[in-house]
Amino acid sequence: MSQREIAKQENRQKIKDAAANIIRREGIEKLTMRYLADIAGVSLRTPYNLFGSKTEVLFALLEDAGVLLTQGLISQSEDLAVGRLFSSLNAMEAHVRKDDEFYQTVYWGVMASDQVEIRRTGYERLIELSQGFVAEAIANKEINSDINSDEFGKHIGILLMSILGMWGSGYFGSKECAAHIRRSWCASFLTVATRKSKQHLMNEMSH
Amino acid sequence: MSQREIAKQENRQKIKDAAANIIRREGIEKLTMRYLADIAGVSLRTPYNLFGSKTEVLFALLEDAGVLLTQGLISQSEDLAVGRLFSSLNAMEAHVRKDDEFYQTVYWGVMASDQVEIRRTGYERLIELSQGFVAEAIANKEINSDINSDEFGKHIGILLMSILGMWGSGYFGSKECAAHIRRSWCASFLTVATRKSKQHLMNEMSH
DNA sequence: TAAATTTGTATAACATGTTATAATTGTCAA
DNA sequence: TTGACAATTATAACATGTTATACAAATTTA
Repeated sequence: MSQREIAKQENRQKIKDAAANIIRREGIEKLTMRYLADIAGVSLRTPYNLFGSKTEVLFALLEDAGVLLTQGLISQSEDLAVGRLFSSLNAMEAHVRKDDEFYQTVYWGVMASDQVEIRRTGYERLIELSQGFVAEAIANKEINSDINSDEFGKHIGILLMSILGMWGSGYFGSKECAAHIRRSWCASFLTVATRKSKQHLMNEMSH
Repeated sequence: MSQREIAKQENRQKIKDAAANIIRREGIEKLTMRYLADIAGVSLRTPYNLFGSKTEVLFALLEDAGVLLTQGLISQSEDLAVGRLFSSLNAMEAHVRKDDEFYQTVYWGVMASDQVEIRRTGYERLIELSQGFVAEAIANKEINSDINSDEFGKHIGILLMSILGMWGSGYFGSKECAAHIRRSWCASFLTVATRKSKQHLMNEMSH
């Protein structure tokens, strides 16, 4: 990595740190580009050079937090694919809950922006992840083999994204959010579950 | 109604008409307050006097369209409460589908705003509506009497609002939106359905 | 080392939502 | 009819996201 690239990364980091600090300490209303540049010790132009827009600064915070990169959180210790899906939901919840208001604020900042592309990126990632789980569950004979894997996976992913969206809007906290996701996932899976996974789902349902 | 009040209502209508026309003909990006005032033939101040903010102008469009006042759409011809719930979803879909892009745009304009109160108003209304249906379904013995009516009703309402939110974000159209709502509702109701409603729900599920 | 290139800075500017202010107009009540 | 009041207008202003421009500094490359 060249000197230039190093300096860039440092500036990126300074800006992200400043943004996070402002949001935490003074609230997102105070996060203006001028103030951000000021606190980060760079010029107003620099965040635009390095991120593109205010929304993309916020998106970078989310990415760093790994909220969108849930792969890393997935538990390996479950034998059922369905079980792993729920574990990853639990891990996500536990992770976000430590700093609920912050994540919620940042998530909303990204999702409520008019930059459609960024939103769509988030959607696609999580839906592909869901579809992967469903495909695995079918291969595993945890759910009926006659259902359309991609379609059902998409539905599961959309439930996740939808309810996350409502969490972002501040209507409820991460605990209640996870409960609604869990409940709707259980219900959906139960409509296609085989004997192998039914018991697990019933347990999961009773939370 | 006094002259003054009449003039006010006329101005409100002129502004709403102008807003709808701009959105339809030129897209919501062109809907600036200055241009809106211009097209409506009023001063820049007037929309603020009569509505309060840009978001509230959009909200008024939604209200006029009855998207939030779904009560009027509810079919009376079903004997099951659960059946009526799904009918009202169908009616809503049919209504919105006639002008999908327009409603979607306006809905998003309202929901993505930072005016939390307005969002919450929309949420509360639909959730109360859902809770009413669920209470009725319990009274009707269509679903198990040992479940918590308010809690389950809220869950149903949240599924609706969440998925509507994703529709608003432009991820899918009203047809797919309704399909996801229907599917998730069926799955949820099936977990608590009695013999009386199970068959209906299975039919509904197969779309 | 010196020119070329990239990156950041300073400053101004623009569009837009929103608010302030003062003047004007229309309505209503006496 | 006329004075009081309310609503509307015209105009300017402010904050904020974003872009433009000209210049300076750092870094790479020849």
